[in-house]
Amino acid sequence: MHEEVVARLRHKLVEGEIPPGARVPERELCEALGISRTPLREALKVLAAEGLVVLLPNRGARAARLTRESVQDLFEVCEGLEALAGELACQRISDQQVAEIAALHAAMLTHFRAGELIPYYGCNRLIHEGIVRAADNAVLSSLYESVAARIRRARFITPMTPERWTLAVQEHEAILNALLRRDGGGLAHILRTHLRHKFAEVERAGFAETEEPQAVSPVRARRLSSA
Amino acid sequence: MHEEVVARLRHKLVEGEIPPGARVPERELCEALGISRTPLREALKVLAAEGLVVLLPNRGARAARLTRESVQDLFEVCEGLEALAGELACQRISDQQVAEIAALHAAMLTHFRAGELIPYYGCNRLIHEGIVRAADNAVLSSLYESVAARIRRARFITPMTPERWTLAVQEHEAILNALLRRDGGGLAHILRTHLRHKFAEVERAGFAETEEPQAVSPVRARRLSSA
DNA sequence: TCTCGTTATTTTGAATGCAAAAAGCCGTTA
DNA sequence: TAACGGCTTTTTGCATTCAAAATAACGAGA
Repeated sequence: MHEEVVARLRHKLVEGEIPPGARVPERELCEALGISRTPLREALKVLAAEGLVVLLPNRGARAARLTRESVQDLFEVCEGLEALAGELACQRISDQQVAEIAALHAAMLTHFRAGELIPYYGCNRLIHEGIVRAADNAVLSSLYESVAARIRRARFITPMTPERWTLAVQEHEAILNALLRRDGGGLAHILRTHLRHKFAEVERAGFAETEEPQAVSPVRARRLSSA
Repeated sequence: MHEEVVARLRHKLVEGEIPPGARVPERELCEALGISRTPLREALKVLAAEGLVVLLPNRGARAARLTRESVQDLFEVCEGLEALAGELACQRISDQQVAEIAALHAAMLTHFRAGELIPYYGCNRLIHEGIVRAADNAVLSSLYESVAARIRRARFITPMTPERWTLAVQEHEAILNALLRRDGGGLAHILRTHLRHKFAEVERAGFAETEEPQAVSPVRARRLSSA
């Protein structure tokens, strides 16, 4: 049952049902999920370890905030993980797996031409997940899942400009080509570029972060931009 | 108190006090730590999320095994994380941080010349951690810490051959040089090579994994070697 | 003697209970 | 009027309890 609770809570957090920065009321959730506090608290501890919630001693849990820095951190790590996945995938992917990704790519193109953003994103995500799966590395899969979920919270399904969308599709063409050629280095490179553009887009959109004034969180000096 | 319990259990697992594959007896640990089962079970859930223990439904917890595959997975991901850290560090590291790493490097050389393996490893670890810290990315630091801890469980502090040790030191010279030149790409590359050699060494040593016969764990076909 | 079925014991998973800390409330006072 | 202090209520953290599952123990029959 514990896994079930973690999954449902994670869903609530990733899908924004519990928005970043919001308090996570034990009481309500227990009633909502029909469980007692023990398994809920266990789940909160796990989600805290995953970085989705923060636990304040004697003051309960809050959904982790999405600051500009934390989103940048997530994108940087995601870049590293996807690049690694690309390299490993090119060494290990089967012809059938390549064919599956090629099919997803074709479906994605259809949605692109039809201007269907949500299904486009669905295929997009499946392609990236397919590459990670093809890397055949359980640790990598696990970390990628965690980081990708946290990024998804920023829900930057903002209206993409036609130019940006076209560029993204071109990048995906390059991704598929690199995969077909089993060009690990090339795939890693294009995946990084792809993610960097995505982050730039998110930055432009301002990535949500529009909840109650945070009151706490002291301002800490840090890098302003990556290179 | 919860963090405390997680930390102490993690220590027991990483340091081999609870060897890979061993059952984790709730009862005993509660008495040993002087706590009740609730916080212990919360800690176990967190450690399971970290990949240090595995939870079998209705059958308790076991320290995660270290199979050849899981260790390879960990090294591969560690490579990706350190490479990323190297690139970011070269963009962000301060002169003072470089100086600190240079000092650690010098100290490490002293231990190398004196043939002191344990202090050598101490400096070694601090250097790698210093590079990750210099990358100034909280997500990366967290993931690296987790992966590095899991790798450390293999405790391959086996007697290194003089040739291997010399090579490792040479690689560290290259690491420091790349850092001094702020050569991100070069640093990433040498860090990956360094880790690859380390994994080869671990493989040769056979990395412990000599606990009670595992009984379970069905044989699953998988890659035999990387590349 | 070995195997299978039955029962007792232990262990696990979750709910409840209880003490301490935090947050809210309200009256007093400067 | 605004701020402080004490009280109540709520929330949190952990211990304890209880039911269900798994394991061990035992005995009967082949």
